[in-house]
Amino acid sequence: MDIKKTYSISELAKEFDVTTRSVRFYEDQGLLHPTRRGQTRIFSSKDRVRLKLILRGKRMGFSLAETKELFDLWDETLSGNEKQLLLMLDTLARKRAQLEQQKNDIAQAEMEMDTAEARCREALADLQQRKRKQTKATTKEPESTEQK
Amino acid sequence: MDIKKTYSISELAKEFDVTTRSVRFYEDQGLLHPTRRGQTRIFSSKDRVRLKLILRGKRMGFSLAETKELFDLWDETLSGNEKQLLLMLDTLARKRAQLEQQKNDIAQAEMEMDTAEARCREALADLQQRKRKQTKATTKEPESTEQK
DNA sequence: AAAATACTTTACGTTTACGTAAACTTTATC
DNA sequence: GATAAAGTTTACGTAAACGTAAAGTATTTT
Repeated sequence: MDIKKTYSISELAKEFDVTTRSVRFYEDQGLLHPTRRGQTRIFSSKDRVRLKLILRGKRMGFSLAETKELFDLWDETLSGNEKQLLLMLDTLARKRAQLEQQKNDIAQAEMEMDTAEARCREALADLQQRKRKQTKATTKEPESTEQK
Repeated sequence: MDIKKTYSISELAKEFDVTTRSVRFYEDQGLLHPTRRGQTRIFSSKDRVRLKLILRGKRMGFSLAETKELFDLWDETLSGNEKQLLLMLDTLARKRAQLEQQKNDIAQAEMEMDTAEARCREALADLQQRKRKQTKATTKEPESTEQK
């Protein structure tokens, strides 16, 4: 009940702007589990969600293997015996730590980009200041001193 | 005046927990520029800073090529003609957008981890509830029903 | 029914970011 | 002065994540 029931490979590929090759590769690696009609793949909305997660994972620097681990863990967790549940909680905690690190990294990067940008704008202002002075100085001589 | 003036390859490797192979590779790719004493590499504190940036970039999912681009751009920017400066500002803006995306991704991921964790804890509580009931029910029969 | 369209498998190729080993030189230590 | 420790170059190997044909099947459109 998620907009639609099933998707073809090219529908998914188009929606998420990836190649069909990639989608097949993700299946090959055990991250997606389409059913088949004949030999044609049919993707469920669960697959669609997972594809979205895969891609987000990639943007966050996760490898396919890491993402697969999480998927598998989560699947096992649902039919959860206690050990699995505790393992899941532990994994979640570690992922959280990772995200914290990333947030710090991003914050740092943003700060440095702030100062970098400031310096840029300063340098730019300087250049334009000099340009204006030059224009003023050469205003009496038509066509200016600047020639080829 | 940054703690120290120069560093050996193994000093840097140890400090940032990478192999010397990686450090040499980064030089090879043009991301670090150690001088030489004989054939031995001598790294400056600028190199040290860049190594730190390289590694942070990696944690944020940047490729070495991307990081190198930024380094090169920044170096050119310092001796800045106007075009370079504008290009730098543009690049910074694009990187900022990228970081925004990442922050969104992280926020999403955190929310989903919250609900995942909640479900886990719920399931865990259920299990332990059942366990307690079972214990109570089997309390009259020593050694319980649970055998090998 | 011919042609275009969408899908499939198989399989070799490519880029990135190093690992690993071999063979050698220079510097520090005993 | 032997030997260990740290450095070097050269070069082949590898895992990840696809790209890129090639060759075939199935379905739809004209």
